[in-house]
Amino acid sequence: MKPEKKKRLEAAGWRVGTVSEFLGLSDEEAVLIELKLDLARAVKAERVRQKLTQDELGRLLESSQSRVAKMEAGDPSVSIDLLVRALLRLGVKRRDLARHLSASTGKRAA
Amino acid sequence: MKPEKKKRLEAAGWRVGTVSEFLGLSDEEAVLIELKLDLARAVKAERVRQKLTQDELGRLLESSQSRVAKMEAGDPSVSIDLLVRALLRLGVKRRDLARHLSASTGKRAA
DNA sequence: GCAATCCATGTCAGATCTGACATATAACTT
DNA sequence: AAGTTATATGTCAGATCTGACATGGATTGC
Repeated sequence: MKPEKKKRLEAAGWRVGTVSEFLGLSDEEAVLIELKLDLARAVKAERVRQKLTQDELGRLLESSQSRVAKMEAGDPSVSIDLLVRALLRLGVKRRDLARHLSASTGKRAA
Repeated sequence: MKPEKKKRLEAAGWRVGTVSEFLGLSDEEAVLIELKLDLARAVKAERVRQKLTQDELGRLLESSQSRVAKMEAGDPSVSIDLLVRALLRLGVKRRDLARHLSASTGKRAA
């Protein structure tokens, strides 16, 4: 329970390429963030593929447009749980979830 | 934001085999829960493999024995984020994380 | 039996996440 | 220009999650 606002502060830097230790980010923390960013990209890719707007996806998730925007931005206020729930609701199969978790490139079958 | 205590209530039933709709569990909800249970099993398997006690893992995670017990039980109060963080801290590689997410059997290389 | 060890479960204050709202920017249409 | 559509960002009350503590059960060694 140590790195509470530390996380928030570091999170401010989350837009760089590989994110790795550009500050005191531990290895696992970096991996966790990249994982989240990949899930975020997957949500966006899937939404676009299905030709939905953020607003429509928000309703589909019983959430809001702004939350979807934050999801896709990999905002620190978005949990992995939320991202996974979004992907599942978008119809992504569990098998494909794993793909998004191990790979960063958004190649997927139709 | 509809199924707030619904989730808690349904969660009470979480120990059955495949968990599927034995009550009004939506498909995604069931998948999400099974996903969590598999991660939970992965944490336990990895902890045991490394011959750690729950208490030791608790310290390693800067958490507590009871939280680890809940993690391994797939308790509804445990998030996917926490499970993933635990696995990463245990040294599980991202590639292997994905394996745990797509498969239910805990086969993995040493 | 008793003490020690390990794991499970309940509780709760405090931290984090979430949906919703307001507002902003950009691109397009009329 | 004004309206429309799609996306981004800040904020915040309320929901959820988390670490910690207490406690209980099960097993093992004395």
